This record gives sequence, C-alpha cells and structure tokens, in this order.
Amino acid sequence: MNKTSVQPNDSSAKSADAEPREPATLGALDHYIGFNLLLAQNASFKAFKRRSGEHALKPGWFGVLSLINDNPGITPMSLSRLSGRDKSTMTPVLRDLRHAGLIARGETVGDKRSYRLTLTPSGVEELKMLAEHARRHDEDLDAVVGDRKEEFLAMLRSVAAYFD
Amino acid sequence: MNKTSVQPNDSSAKSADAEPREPATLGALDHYIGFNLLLAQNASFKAFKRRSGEHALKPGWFGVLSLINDNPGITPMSLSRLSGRDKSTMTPVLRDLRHAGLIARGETVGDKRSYRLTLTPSGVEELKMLAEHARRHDEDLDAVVGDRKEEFLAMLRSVAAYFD
DNA sequence: AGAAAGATGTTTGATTTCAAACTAGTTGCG
DNA sequence: CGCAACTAGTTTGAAATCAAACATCTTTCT
Repeated sequence: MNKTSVQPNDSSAKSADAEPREPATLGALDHYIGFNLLLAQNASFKAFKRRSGEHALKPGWFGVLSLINDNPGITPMSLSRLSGRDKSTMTPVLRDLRHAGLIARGETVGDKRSYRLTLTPSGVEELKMLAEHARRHDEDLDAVVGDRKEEFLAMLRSVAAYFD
Repeated sequence: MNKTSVQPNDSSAKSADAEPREPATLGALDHYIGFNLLLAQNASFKAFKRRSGEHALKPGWFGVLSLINDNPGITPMSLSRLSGRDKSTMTPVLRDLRHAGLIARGETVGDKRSYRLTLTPSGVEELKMLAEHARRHDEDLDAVVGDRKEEFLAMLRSVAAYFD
C-alpha cells in the first residue's frame, strides 16, 4: 500500500523516549528514490575521492579533463552544461587547470566573449592517470550492479534528462 | 568492445582546433556509472532544492527531521551514519533545528557525551510540509523510472552499501 | 542601423560539506 | 584499579558549489 504520508511516530501507546540505540532505520526515506540516489552518489564519490586523493589529484579535475579531451575546442559554457555544474563553478577550476599547464585557451572565431579549451600534452598525461583511478572505481561499481549495468545507466540518464 | 582506456583525441589526421559548438558529447564519461550517478543525483537534488526553496525551507532539513521522526531518541552520531554525512556536518544543522524549535535534546542514560533527539510539535508540522514537497518530487522520479522502481532502488542501495 | 533581449564568463557572498584537531567521556585490559 | 584505546560531539579551516550581480559581447527584431 506504499504509505508515503507522514505519520509522526505512531509508536503505539509509548510515551516519550524510546532508545533505538544503533538499530536505527531509514524509515520513510528508505522508499524514496531521491534519498537513495543521494546516499549512493555520496558513498560512491567519497570512495573515488579517497582513491584519487591518495595521489594529490583533485577528483573534480577528471570530469573536466575528460570532457575537454572528447570535445577539443569546447567552451566553458558547454562544459558547464555537460557536467551539470553552474558556469561560475567552472571559472576557478579552469583557472587552476590552466595554471597547472594542463589545458590551454584558444580564441574563438566569431565570439569575443568566449574561448576554446584544449588539453596540453601534460593534460593528456594527467588525464591518463586520473582515468586509471576512475576506471578502477567504476569497475567496483560494475561489480555491484552486475549484469544490469546498461539498465542502471539508462535509468540514471533518464533521471538526469528529466530534470533538464 | 567497450573501450575504457583513454584515447587522447584520436581525431584521425586532424591538426588542432575542431569546433564542436554545441553538439558536444559526454564521451568516455557516458559509460561511467559513477559519472551518471553524479549527474542524476545532481539534477534531482537541484530540482528538489528549487521546490522546497520556494517556501524558504532548507532541503537538508527534511532528511534529518524524517530520520528523527522515524527514530525518536536517535543520537547525532547515528543520524550522521544514516544520512551518510560527516558527524561534524550535523552540528550546525542540529543547532539550527533546535533554535528553530523543531527538535529537542534529551539526556542519555549512561553516556554524558551524547544526547537524544526528538521532534517537537512544530517539528512534526514542519516535517509534514517538507514531506509534501519530497513526496511530489519523488512522484516525478517514480514516473521517470516507471515500473522498474524497486529494481532501481535495489541497485542504489547496493551501491551505497558497497562503499560502507 | 539601432535598441532590446539574450548569452558568456567572472566576481562576490552564502551554503554545504569534509577532514583534522580537540575536549570530554567511556570501555577494555593488564 | 588505572591507563590505553576508543567513541561522541564540537570547532576550525579548506574546498566545492550555487545564485545573483555584473561587464562584455552577440543576436534578434523592428
């Protein structure tokens, strides 16, 4: 019957302070896709951060470098949309990547506001290393979802696509 | 053949600056569970934030209030573990909720370090409102995943469980 | 052409989060 | 018992992110 409405602690005829100690439950949240999505992404990202953090590599760099690699000449705006982050979030990341010599800016043809990004040779090398961490991380994820990977990916893409 | 290794822009025999304009792709990232998980959670949470933000309700409050409601007498530590956030993240949230009169602290029996949390009547009311937003938001998600909801939930839970 | 509307990137301020260091209390073990 | 190891919660500092305001440039419409 999938009860979703709030039932304020209808612990039958028990006055005030129960003591659930550690057998605590997710309760109503357990049936929410949104909350489980949050928990899964959170756990996964923290694990990835641990992995790449061991080598002093910023985990956020991987996505940006990979997107530039697969879309040479991409603009910051386009990068922002693809990665789902706000455009203002890109600014410091791109600045750092440029100062680290991993990406280069190129002029745009007919738009003086924007610029185009490409990887430098160092950027390619850095991406290779980060991609190795990402590959190992995603192998773990592959193992967890087993043979339903494509179905899982399809559902995740649907969710992302639904909320523009 | 699912190529996962990095192939630094193997655009055959093209020198430097292509112009992908807006037909940009996720490239290698498109096949990563981790990245699609990030995009989906990000899009979903931003939508939820927009919804609850319209009413000046902090989206982060919902999870905490719901967990306290379903686990009366829960401790901050337990709350931290259930919601997957660091314990230090709980401190300001619980302070704000207490100052807003939504939760109350209770003494623990044999542990002077900790304390137990319960919802006040106002907290129950607030939870009801937030839960209404959450319910509507999750209805959208339900519609997106269709009849594979339970399978989706099972996979998300597996992912969260795998990374302790 | 010229003005209005829109797009791009940056800056700034506020939020959220984590991780490490810390204090205080508890538990285990000799 | 008494000390070592652990656990609970807080404080602090750093990082990531969003949203709004802004300057600059481009597109659209009349």
